[in-house]
Order: sequence, then C-alpha cells, then structure tokens
Amino acid sequence: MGRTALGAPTKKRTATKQERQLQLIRATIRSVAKNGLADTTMSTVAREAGLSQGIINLHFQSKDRLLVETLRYIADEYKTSWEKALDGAGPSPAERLAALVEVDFNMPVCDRNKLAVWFAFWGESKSRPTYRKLCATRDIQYRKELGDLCQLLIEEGGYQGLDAMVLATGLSAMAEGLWLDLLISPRSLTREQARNICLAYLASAFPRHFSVPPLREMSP
Amino acid sequence: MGRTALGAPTKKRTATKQERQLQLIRATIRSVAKNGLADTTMSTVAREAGLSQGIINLHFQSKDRLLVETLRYIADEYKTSWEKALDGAGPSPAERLAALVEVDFNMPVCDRNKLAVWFAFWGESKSRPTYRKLCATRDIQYRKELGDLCQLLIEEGGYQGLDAMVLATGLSAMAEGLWLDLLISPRSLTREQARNICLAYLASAFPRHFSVPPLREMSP
DNA sequence: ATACCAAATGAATAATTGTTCATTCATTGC
DNA sequence: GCAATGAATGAACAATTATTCATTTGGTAT
Repeated sequence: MGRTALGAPTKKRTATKQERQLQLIRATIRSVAKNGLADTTMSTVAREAGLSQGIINLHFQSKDRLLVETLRYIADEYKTSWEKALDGAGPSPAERLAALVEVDFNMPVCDRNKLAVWFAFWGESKSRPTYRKLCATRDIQYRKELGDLCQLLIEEGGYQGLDAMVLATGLSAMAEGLWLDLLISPRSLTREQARNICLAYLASAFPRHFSVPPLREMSP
Repeated sequence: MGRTALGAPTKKRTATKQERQLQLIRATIRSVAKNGLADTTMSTVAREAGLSQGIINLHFQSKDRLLVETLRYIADEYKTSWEKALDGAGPSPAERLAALVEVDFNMPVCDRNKLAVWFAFWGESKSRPTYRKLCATRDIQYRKELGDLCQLLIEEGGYQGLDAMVLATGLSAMAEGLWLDLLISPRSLTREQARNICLAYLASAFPRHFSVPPLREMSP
C-alpha cells in the first residue's frame, strides 16, 4: 500500500498523503530558494515537484497552509537535529555546547536553500503572527537549552562575572548572523569557518573549557 | 521651489521628485513591515503614502525599481550612520568600536520596520543578484571597518591568539542575529540589552579595554 | 479480468496584480 | 490674470494568480 515491506518510499504514480506532502514541502523549499517567497506560486512549486497544478490544493487546501507547513517542517527538523545531537554527545556541558554549535553548521540544518527559507519567513514574520510564533518558539527553546548548558559550565568552571543568558543569547544570535553570511556571501565564508567563529567566542568566554579553534585564513 | 526658506519640506500637492521619491520609499518600508514583502503591492504602497495608483510608475518606472531603491536607501542610511558615528567618536579603537555597536542598536538604524525590511530582502537575496550585491556590500564594508579597529586594538593591547577578522565577523553576525530577536521577540529583548550583549562579547575578547556592561535582568 | 475508489490532472474561473495613458489639477513665468 | 508646464490622478487593460472541479488515471480488492 504505497510502501515496500522494508518501508522504503515507493515511486508509484500515486503515493500516500504523507509522501506527497513531504515531496511538496521539499519542492517549496527549492522554489523559495530559487525564486524567492514573493515569486513562489502554486505553479512554481508544482513544477518543481514535477506534478500538476491542482495538487497543492488537494493536499494542503491552500497556499497559506503549504507555506506554514513548510516552515513547521524546517523548524521541526531543526529541533529534532539538536535533540539528537545532544543524545549522542558526552555528558559534560562543554561537549554538549560544542555539539549544538556543530548542528548549526552542518547538514541537514545548514543547507543554503533552507537558510533562504528561514530568512524569507523571518522577513514576513512581523506581518504574520503564525510565522512569528513558529520562529520565536524555535529560538526560545534553543536558547533555553544553550542557557542551561552555559549555566552549568559557569558553575562547574567557577567563572566569575558571566551571565548564562547573555552568553546564550549572544551565541544563538551569532549563529543566525553567520547564517546570513553563508547565505549572501557563500564564497567568503565556509561552514567550517563559521563554526570556528562560534567556537572562538566560546573559547573567549570559557577559556578553561574551550581552546581557540584552528583559524584558517579568512578570505578578504 | 518646493522648499521653504529654512529648507523644511513643504506639504504642497505637487512636490519635487526627490521629495516624492523619499515619501514613496518611506511608504514602502511601512508597507513591507505591515504586510510583508509578498503582500506589498503598488496599491498598498500608494495607499500608505496617501497618493494615487499610478504615482509609483511615474517616479520609479516599475515596482522592481521601487524595491531596489528602498533597499538602497536603507543601506545608504546605515553606512552614513556609522560613518557619522566614527566622525563623532574619540580616537581610540575601543571607543570607535563601541560607537559602531551603538549605531546598530539605536535609531534610525534599529527601527523595527527597517529590520523587517532587511530580513525581507535577505530572504529574497538568493534569487535576486541585485539584492544580494547591495546586502553583501553593506556587510563587507562594515566588517572591514570592524576588522581594522579590532586589529588596532589587538596590537595596541598586546592581545595574544586573537584574529581580528574572526572577531569582526563574529561581532557583526551577533548584531544581525540580535536584530532578529528584536524583530520576532521584541518583548523579550530591549535594544539596550542587545547592545550590552555585544559589549559583553567585546569585554570577553578585550578584557583590558572593555568592562562587563551592567547586565540588567534578562526576561525569561 | 472487472469493478471500484482514491489520487492526480489540467482546463476554466474569478480575483488580483502591475502598468498605461488620457484627463485633471496646481504652480510658475509672463 | 492667463497660458504653459509638468505633476498627479484613477479608470481601463493585459497578465498573472489561487482555486475549483469534471475528467482521467492507476492501484487494489473481488
């Protein structure tokens, strides 16, 4: 019924609702990256998915819902990614912080198409409460996790004069700002360099727990 | 000729081209902030400006040009603001760095409507080379200035193991990320707090030149 | 094979959009 | 005052858009 015995997605002409919806969301991400949100139409998404005109209304009822579900998909993937990274990381706050930074600058999160989608929705978020809530929730949850880890590290390391929430807010902001550089100047910054800039920040705040990362030449 | 003796803009029904264009650009900023870029139409802008339908094509030929000129206006204002701040700042690199940070979190730059416009254009920049070039140029010029000042400070203060360009890229990224927080969670972060987070970053990198700023309670 | 049903299609529709341009209006020089 | 100039208008137009739905297609159960 649309799936093989092993659960791999089939390539049948008629797929399950879940498969089609995912296919359409992926097509939306590509279309927003390629055409911009303003020029993303039902046509461009359907064409990108290799399907017909009416397919989106069939699965998402409206364009609005498609866009909201696309944002929700990226936000969910982000959260799942760092939760999984924490599961796989060691127990020390420093290791866990480094693991979170790693997520921000690796696939599948740090995909240039997805970065374009994030910025597109951020740009609309002031006028669309639904977008803003989804974006703010992601931010708050992630910063809460960063803040808790920073707090543990401050206590564990006996650091003086550091505020966990200030560091967490700064780190998460830095990561988002570096995403912008990766988006608009991809040739002047690699994902590894971006990650190292965040690690250098952690090294300056927690010198006894992080060492200055290898700083390869930054391009001019 | 369209201006009083004191140079204040007149409210005549027919204004000079320059005045009308500025009026329309300001209306565009409000419309993008209020409706989003995707829902900003010739109608919404004209209505926001209190003028008629055809007025934009009269002054900007096309919608595309209006949007590009709006981006250019904001980018120019940004550059002018920090150049002026440098003119008014003391000679020491530390003072000059602090002055640049100040610009990012004060009017007229750190206006929530303008932040929404920045993010809207960033979101479209992957698909529109014109936008991307304007955005990248602003970023590069600003970061160059930050980098030069960091370099001076590193030499002057004898700091070891610091890379000027890494610090500059991190600082400018952090400022942009904090703009996002101010845009989507304005109630959880004030402009002063955002500025202090940047100053705390500078204090951790340059402890002999910056002191930890007063960290008022961060809201939960 | 056959019949059935859900999935997918794509032409048609109604609404919206950017742009044009003939007309109206206000200001300025004579 | 009176043309003359050009700025501003807003109705009209062509193009594009999201959405609908009658029809076709493909897979499944009988």
